[in-house]
Parts: sequence; structure tokens; C-alpha cells
Amino acid sequence: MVLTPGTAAKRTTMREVAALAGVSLKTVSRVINNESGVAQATSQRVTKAIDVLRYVPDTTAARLARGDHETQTIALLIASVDDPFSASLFRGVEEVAHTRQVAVFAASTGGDPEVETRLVHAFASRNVDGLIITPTAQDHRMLADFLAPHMPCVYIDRQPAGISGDLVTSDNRQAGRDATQHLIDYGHRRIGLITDLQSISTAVDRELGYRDALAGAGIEIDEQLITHGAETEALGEAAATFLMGLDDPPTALFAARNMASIGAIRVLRRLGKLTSVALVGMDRIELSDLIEPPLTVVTQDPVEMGRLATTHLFGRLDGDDSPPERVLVPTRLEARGSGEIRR
Amino acid sequence: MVLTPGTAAKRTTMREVAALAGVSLKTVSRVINNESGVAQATSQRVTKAIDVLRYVPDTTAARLARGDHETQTIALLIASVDDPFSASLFRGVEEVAHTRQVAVFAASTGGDPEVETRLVHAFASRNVDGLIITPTAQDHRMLADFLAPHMPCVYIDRQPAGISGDLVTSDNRQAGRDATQHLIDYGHRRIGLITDLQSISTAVDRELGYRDALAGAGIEIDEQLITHGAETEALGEAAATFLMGLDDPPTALFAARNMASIGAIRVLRRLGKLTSVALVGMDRIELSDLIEPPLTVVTQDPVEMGRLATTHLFGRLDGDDSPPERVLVPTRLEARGSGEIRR
DNA sequence: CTGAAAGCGCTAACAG
DNA sequence: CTGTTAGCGCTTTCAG
Repeated sequence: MVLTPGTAAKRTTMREVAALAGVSLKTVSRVINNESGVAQATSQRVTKAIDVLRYVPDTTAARLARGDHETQTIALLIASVDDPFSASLFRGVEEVAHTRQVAVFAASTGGDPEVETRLVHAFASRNVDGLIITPTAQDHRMLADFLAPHMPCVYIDRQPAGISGDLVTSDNRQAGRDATQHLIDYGHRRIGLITDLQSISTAVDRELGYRDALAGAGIEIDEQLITHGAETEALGEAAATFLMGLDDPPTALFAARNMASIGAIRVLRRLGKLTSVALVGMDRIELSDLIEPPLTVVTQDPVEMGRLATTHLFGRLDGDDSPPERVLVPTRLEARGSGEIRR
Repeated sequence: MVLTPGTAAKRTTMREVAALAGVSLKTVSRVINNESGVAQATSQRVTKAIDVLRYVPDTTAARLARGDHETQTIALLIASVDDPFSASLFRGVEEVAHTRQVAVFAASTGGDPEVETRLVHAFASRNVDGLIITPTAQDHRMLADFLAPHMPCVYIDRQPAGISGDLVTSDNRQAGRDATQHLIDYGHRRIGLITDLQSISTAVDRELGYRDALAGAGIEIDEQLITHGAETEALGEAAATFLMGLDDPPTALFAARNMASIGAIRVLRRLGKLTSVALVGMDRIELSDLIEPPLTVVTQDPVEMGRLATTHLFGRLDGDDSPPERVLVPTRLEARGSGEIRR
């Protein structure tokens, strides 16, 4: 069967269905919406006409007519739809959204505040019921102010700058503490930290956890061992290279971001130090259990984060007007080898 | 700054803006749409009112009024938003969609025909301008028939069963040929094939390529060496275990799917045969260059596939009504170690 | 330069 | 059980 591809066609309207079925508009409306009180025969004539004309109701017009302000649509703004962590957030969001028949627009901000703003406006004018956003480094006061009266927004993964809205995030400080403590437990005192931009709340929190653990163990902090800005694999490599090139290099590394972890592995492998320098990475990374030694990581649960954020958003849509809430999702250290190398 | 979360609120309407600015509806409409012929002063009063009321135009109503049938929205149905290959398709789609200010709904079918059908209907009634679908194994005649008059659809990755619509796919047969020929070149004659369900066109094509190469080399095909259904990592493992357990086991494996590749690696590693049995995998897999030996793969270019499909879809939306087209995207064999183990 | 009237595709409220 | 009227938020005529 070969179909003509069919360009943007004019849609069949309810009026045409009514005409073909020989009934009024309202009757068609009734059968579409399963309203009671339509005779079997009439209903069947209408259904037939719908089939013949391949009629698809215009929910958009229905919503308008109903004076209903819900579009059953939400938008998700993430770093990139292509990034495994973000994609898992999406998965969780989708799971919960589907239970409500809510469709989700997803888009990548690429961490660019301008893109983020443009996307928020684009989705707002499309009447999404709410938003879930991984905020960029920008000050979010303007954006939140813009959204506040119109539509609920739940932030996910990162704390937005300058405001306090609903937030679902990992317990990043604890993650940093756990990773660092684990390395301390294996005898390390010079632990290099490879983390993201300081404008990103997760990076800040993980660093705080790192500092907590060192302070708790009475280890003086060497600021030289703390690097920032490992946004990409390449920058992670650069940071690891820098650290390992120090006069008194660290005996262990905590790579506090998935990309940074991969960069660190590459550098250690290149230097032949994969089995002598301890490494704790972050996030689940495909195949990281098959390298030698398998990578010890602190994992987050992005799917659950997505679920929680969406549930929260729906709560707001259902009228929950309690103060903004902060949901902390626990992380887990998974010891698999690379983090258990003694000094 | 603490904001009241703000539940689903009633939006400001154009009428209210007009009232506040002391002008008519139409004047507000004019400034919103940048129509010429509005006095500076008037325009400014309106802009002010818009700001004060935080008015966001309802594009949905605008479209309805305009009799415009484009919503600047498309839908993407993929296996899972969480799967790396699918996510990259999405990335490509997004890239092109954004150049047109088109928003994209994305959703996972999970390979379930019922879910797929439900999603198609859900998006159709939301008036998406078009669809991009990775078809499930189902017969697509019904679905295509349903869509044909209303909205263009481009299939991506897999050939839909029973119909011939626009399709963007990798040259899977060539991929299968390349992988197999590569192993033959390294002296192998017993090559195990781990591939997906036979209802999936990509799996069938890769198998055809496998058969082509063997036939071309005059090697008789041992049907025992051909396994199907490796949809998941676990099933990939099962297949590899089965193959390696044969009386006369293969000396090389072609794992024709990303998940299958990972499963095969695990099995070979477990058997201590990672360096003695040659392995060619499929698709880019994070860290697969860091295992020992690094994984040789045939890679696809999903981002480019996403771009092409979207460009194609927009072509249809712009009135291109030429016959359905099949776009083949080349694949590339990347030799990195595991595939260059001689018999 | 600005406004009033009509109507997009649909549903609500009320009739019959 | 079914139809009529009005109107959602906006844009298009077409007049001022």
C-alpha cells in the first residue's frame, strides 16, 4: 500500500460530521464526549460518519470552548535531551505524566540562559499547564516572576539562583561527603576534586560535602586540589591532567560529575595509573563496571527525580498552595573497585 | 524572594489588556503581532499594560481564529526517551525543529503497538502538524490510513510494516555486510550473529548483510549461529551464552544492536574470552573504547537521522507531495581492537 | 491610525 | 433524546 504522503491537510470539522450523519453539532459533540442520552441508532450513524471522514476532534478548540484552562500538556526543560542523566529525568516525568494523559514537550537549554528564557516563553504561549526545569546558571528571578501568576513550575536537579521555588534534587552535599569519606577510609589524605562550574548548585553542594568530610577527618584542605568547570569530558580530562601533574599529586580523585568521571578515567588510563590512583565517579555510566578496575560511583536516581517532580507539579495544578518545598533524593555509593584502592 | 507556587491560574486575556490600555481589542492584537500602523503612544500604552498584567497571548486561540492549521508543533515517537540511540534521534529532530520555532512532543512507545496507537491519537487530537515515528513491530496500515488525510508522518530508523511511507534509516544491510566482512577478513569462518526480533526491519536488514558477506566469501551458513530476539542486555547475554556454549562455538561474534553488544561483552569477559573471540558491536557506546580490548563497532549517525527526518517532514508540510522517499544514512565501521582478533 | 462585527471549532446552558 | 443559542480568546474583514 502506497500512500500519498499528504501535506498539511485541512482537517475534517465537526460540522461536516454532523452534516453527513444528519444530526446537529451538539449531538456529534455528545457522542465524541461519551455523554449519555444519545440513541443507539443516532450514535452509530455519527460514529460511522466519524470513521468515514476520519474525523479527529480538535481538543484545542474544545478546551477553548469549555473555558478550561488545562491543556493536559507540560514542558520539560533539561540540559540536553541527549544527555543520559537528563534523558532519565525525562523518563521519570513521562511515566507520571502518562498516568494523567498529559503530553510533554521536552527541549534542551544547553545551559544557555537565553535559550532557556526563549523556551519558557514559547511554551507559556502554547498554554502548557506547568513546567519542569533544570535551571541554567542565570538569575531566575525574572523568569519566576514571569511564571508565577500563570503557571506552576518545579525545578529539578539544580537550585535556581535568586529564588526559592519547588525543587527536586539529589542530596548532593551528602553525595560529596560519602564519596570523599570513602576515599579517606581507604587511607587517602590528598584527594583531588573535579567538579562543575561554581554557578551550578549541585557542584557547590558536592564541594561542600567534600569539604565536610575532609574537615571531619581533620585533614587540611589544599585549595590546589579543587578544580572547577568540568562541564564536558574534555574539560574533565584537562582538570585530571592538571591535578596529576602537580608536584605533590593527589592519591585519589573524586570526579563529581558524569562527564568529569569519564575524562578522569581517560587520563588515569593514559598515565597508567588506573590501578594505583583511587577514583570515585558520579552517576551511572554505561560499561563503567567493565573497565579495570570497575568504577566506583555515587549514583543518583534521575528517573525517581523526574517522577517526584511531576507528582509535585500535578499537586500544584490540583490546588496545593503550600509553601515551596525542597525534596531531597538520596544518592548511593556503589563500591566496585576503583574507589577501594588504598593509598 | 519566595514566590507563592501559584496553582493553575486564570490567564490574563487580551480584553483585559485592551481595557487597561484604553484601546480596542484589535489594537492590542496589532501590537502583539507587530502590525504596522499603530501610533507610538498607543503602542506604548499597550505594551505597558501587557507588562503590568503579565499578559501572555494564547497562540492556540490565535491559530483557531486565523483558520491556520499549523500549530508549530510536531510529535516524536521513539522506543524510549531514555535510550541513547533514541535520545540522539531526538537531539537531531530538536535541532531542526528549533530553526522553525516548532516545539516537539516526545514520547516512548516502549515498542508496544497499543501504546503507539494511543500516542498517535493523543497527538493527532492535539493538532500536531506532523509526526516522526520509530514504528513498532505492528502492522502500520491502520495507523498510516488514519494519518494519511490529516498529517504527514516520517518514519525513522525502522521500516513500518505493510506500508511505504517516508523513511529515514541507516543502511543496515551494508552495516551487516561491513561487520561480517571485517571478521571474515580476519580469518573467521564461524561467526555468531546476535540480532533483534525478526519483526524489526533493522534486524532483518543486518542479518541480510551478514548473509551477503558470508555468501560472498563462499562460507556456508550455519543457521545455528544466527540468534534472534536480543532486545535487551539480558537477552543479548543469553544469546551470547548460547552461542559460546555450542559444541563448535563461533570464533567471532557480530552483536547487531547496542544492547546486544553490551550483553556479549559481559559474557565474553565472564568466560575470559574477551581477547580470544573477535567481537564487532553496533552503535556508539559510552566507554566502549576503554575496555580491553576496545570495542570495534559499526556506528550509525542518529543525530543526522533525526535532522534528515525533520527536514523531510517540513518539506511535506511545505507542500512537497512527491512519492514517499527512502533516505539511507551510511554507517561506519570503527576498528578499535575487539574486531581485529585473528582466528 | 483605530474600532466593530463576524467567526475559527467546539461546548455550555437551556430549550424543545 | 435532540437542537439552538451564545461565546471561549483571538484574528480577520471592513468601516470609520
